Amino acid sequence: MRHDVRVRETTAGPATGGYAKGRIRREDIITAAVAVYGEAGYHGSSLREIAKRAGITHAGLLYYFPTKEALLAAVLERRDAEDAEREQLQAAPGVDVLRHFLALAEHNVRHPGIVDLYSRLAAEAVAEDHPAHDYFVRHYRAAREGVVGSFRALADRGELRPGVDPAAAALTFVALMDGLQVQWLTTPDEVDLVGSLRFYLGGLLTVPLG
Amino acid sequence: MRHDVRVRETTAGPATGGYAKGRIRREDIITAAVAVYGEAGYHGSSLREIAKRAGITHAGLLYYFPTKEALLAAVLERRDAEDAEREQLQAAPGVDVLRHFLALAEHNVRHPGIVDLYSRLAAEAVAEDHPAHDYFVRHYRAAREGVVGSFRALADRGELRPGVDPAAAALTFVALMDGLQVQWLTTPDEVDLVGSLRFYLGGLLTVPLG
DNA sequence: CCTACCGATCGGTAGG
DNA sequence: CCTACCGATCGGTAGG
Repeated sequence: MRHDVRVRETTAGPATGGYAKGRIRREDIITAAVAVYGEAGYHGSSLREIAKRAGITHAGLLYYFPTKEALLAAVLERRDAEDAEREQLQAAPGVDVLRHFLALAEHNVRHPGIVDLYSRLAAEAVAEDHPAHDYFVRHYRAAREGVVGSFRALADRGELRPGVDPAAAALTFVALMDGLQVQWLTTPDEVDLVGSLRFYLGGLLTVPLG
Repeated sequence: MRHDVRVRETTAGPATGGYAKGRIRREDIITAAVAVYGEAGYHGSSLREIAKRAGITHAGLLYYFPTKEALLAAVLERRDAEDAEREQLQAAPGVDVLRHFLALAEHNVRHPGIVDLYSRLAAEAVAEDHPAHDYFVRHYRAAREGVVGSFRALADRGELRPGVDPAAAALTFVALMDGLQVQWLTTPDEVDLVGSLRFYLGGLLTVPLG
């Protein structure tokens, strides 16, 4: 993997370590980048457009993030931080984790920009030399592992329909979330994102989702 | 929709109407475009790279396809023609149609370039002003309608598990195919594309898939 | 953080 | 189909 994103280096930089103005500026730039990546993809985005939305020049942006890739790393880093924060409140493996994913889907429906960013980046990052490729490899693994634990716990309690393989159910669930997002973004009025996830899970469980 | 792809105009052009050399050249260019779109996406592709793979200059390419969008239209046009050809042999609505989709998935696993192209384009074309947006709107509608008919036929024959909504099952099936493709391209060794589709369908049907 | 610049690359055109 | 070119835009750097 040639272009690994070194998330750690991103936190270093001229404006870290206590200067509030610089920290705010960095956050503004990341917010602008999320929006532009969602609209144009990573490769289709220009530092000039992102900088303009953050109210600086593209050379000014490069003062905070030395390369285009460093900015992408910071965007993914913040996303992980936000996800981790949300999962602080997470329940033990089981039906509560699945409810948590439904809540995440409800959150996403209200924030199409995030869904846009994620879907576009995931499709781009399929290429092995994409700077976010390793991020998505890890992301998918973590997502599957997080869900499979819950399906196993459900199976142990007899809350999973007999014969259902937890690993297959988990992989399929993660794929379904991704596929629904693209289809929903393309034809929002014709796709019930949360309802479809409920439909899928309802067919696997012997207990109600609530 | 501003940038509608006018597929019809693409068939017009200097090399249509009987000149075998020109027709072959056009096909070569489309083949090269499919490969490059799959690797770099539509926006990330350059006419120069596509032309180089077809053995001509980018100005030469523009002799056959007057704009970048006209080439995209031709690529989608050929894909539809190939799909239509395959569906000539199609069975009546029911379990055979689902088997047909499993066969398509098996075909896709052996042709990752096609999957790459489709996944990247679908994610890009989420944007309303993308030249392939309308294509994917129609594509998703057609896919759902094709599948829902089969689930309804299965339900009529009691081959669908009781309480399963055919429309939800169809939407979910199409989304699952898409989501699996991206996850499979990202981590091929960790995703069983065809097996996951079988898992999903097996949970819905009361008859074996074979 | 900015102005000013660099080399590279883009889609498209002129003119054969 | 090619050579030669156009204006626009890209990421990144120099120098302050």
